[in-house]
Amino acid sequence: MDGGGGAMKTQKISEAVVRRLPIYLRFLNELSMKNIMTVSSQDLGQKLDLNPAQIRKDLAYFGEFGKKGIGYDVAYLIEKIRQILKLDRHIQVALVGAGNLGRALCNYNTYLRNDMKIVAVFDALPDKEGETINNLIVQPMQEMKMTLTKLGVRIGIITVPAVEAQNVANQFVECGIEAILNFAPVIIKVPPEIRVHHADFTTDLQSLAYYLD
Amino acid sequence: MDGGGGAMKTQKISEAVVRRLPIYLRFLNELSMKNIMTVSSQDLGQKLDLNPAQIRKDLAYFGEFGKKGIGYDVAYLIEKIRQILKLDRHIQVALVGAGNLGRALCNYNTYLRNDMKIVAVFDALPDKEGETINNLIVQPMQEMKMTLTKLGVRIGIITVPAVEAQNVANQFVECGIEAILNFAPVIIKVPPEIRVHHADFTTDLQSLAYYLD
DNA sequence: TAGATTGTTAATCGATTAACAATC
DNA sequence: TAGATTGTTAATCGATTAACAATC
Repeated sequence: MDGGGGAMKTQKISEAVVRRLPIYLRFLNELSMKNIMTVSSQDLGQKLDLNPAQIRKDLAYFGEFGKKGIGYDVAYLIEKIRQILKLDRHIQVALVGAGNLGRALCNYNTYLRNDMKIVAVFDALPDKEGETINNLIVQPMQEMKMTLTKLGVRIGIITVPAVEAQNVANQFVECGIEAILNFAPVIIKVPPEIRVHHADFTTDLQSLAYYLD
Repeated sequence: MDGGGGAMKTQKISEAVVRRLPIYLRFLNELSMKNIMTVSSQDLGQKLDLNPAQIRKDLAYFGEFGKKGIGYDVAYLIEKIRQILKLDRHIQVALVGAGNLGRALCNYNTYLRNDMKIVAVFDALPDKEGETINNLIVQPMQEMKMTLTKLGVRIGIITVPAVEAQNVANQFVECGIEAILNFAPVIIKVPPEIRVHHADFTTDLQSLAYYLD
């Protein structure tokens, strides 16, 4: 045990671990809504198709959240994972590309309620300008820098066509964005301190085809 | 060298490898459009942020596609990867959930042109029935089995709310679908012979938050 | 030929799983 | 107490990377 209050063990956490945390969180929220108070790594593993030892190890990177012989307190674990993922703060998100996909993602705002919120939408096409998506007014690209600064946006989502994606990424970087979720089917390049996740459904679908008989 | 004509080495290929193949393919298509004839693993690695040795190894699982001292012939490698991923045939895809996201995905049909195609769309809500999405008419769930059989659909996409996802998955399984791409934020359970990929942007986004300072 | 680049083996690195003492 | 379940160490497994002979 270290002396610090909320101090966290210093250690590089692998991306695989970080990607599982939101999955744990989501299921814990389900349990919470069903008024289930406690859960074991066994239970979690069964429901999430994961090895219980892996779940215990993942959580143990961040602290001792469970009770031996009992399991994990659902509410407490939710609180802790939200802290770890920094979802205990409001994180502002901006989206560029007010097409079908962009529109669809904006509608998840309801689902993400507590934590992250898309607070600004941009599009390069003049005829999109002024359109309303889920209470947000589509803004032209020139307003991006000012709006992002004003709203304190830290994460950017790219839902433009592939040829435009790198260009949008560059503009995000210039605006001081810290992380990017790219839906365009192309690998974008950014400085190393900026985190990029690729969420490209076409590669998902194509890799599925491999497993057909 | 084995004696067979198009025979492929028998070996379990890891999922990581299979997931990279579509990324190679996509970039090779870009090169092809630029009339670039040849590419080295070095070049590929640079553009795709991957280790060249890894790329060579990935490809070598399936055959000897390159020429020492030269690199890979772009057109030939495209052909080979398409064969490996089974994208040299037409693969029919169905989608359930004609909301914003479902609508967005249907519009990728143009992009996927050659290989995979969404050929049927379903929704449980009666007022969606008969709507047109990108030349496809939204059908009620009761027609699913008949339509999927008639069209020879092998892959299903789920874009319904989380609470409905498992139910839709069950129906897909009953219809004899072989693989599922699930966009709903929930883990779905299917028999082991059916492949499921989860494409959930909320977990992508939440894991990004971890990397903010 | 000299230079470049593959395919492949060996070395490294990292992630998953098993096992078990500690303890609720 | 007996049973259950954690946190953690050790063992295993698998994936990535380095290195290099073969060869275009």
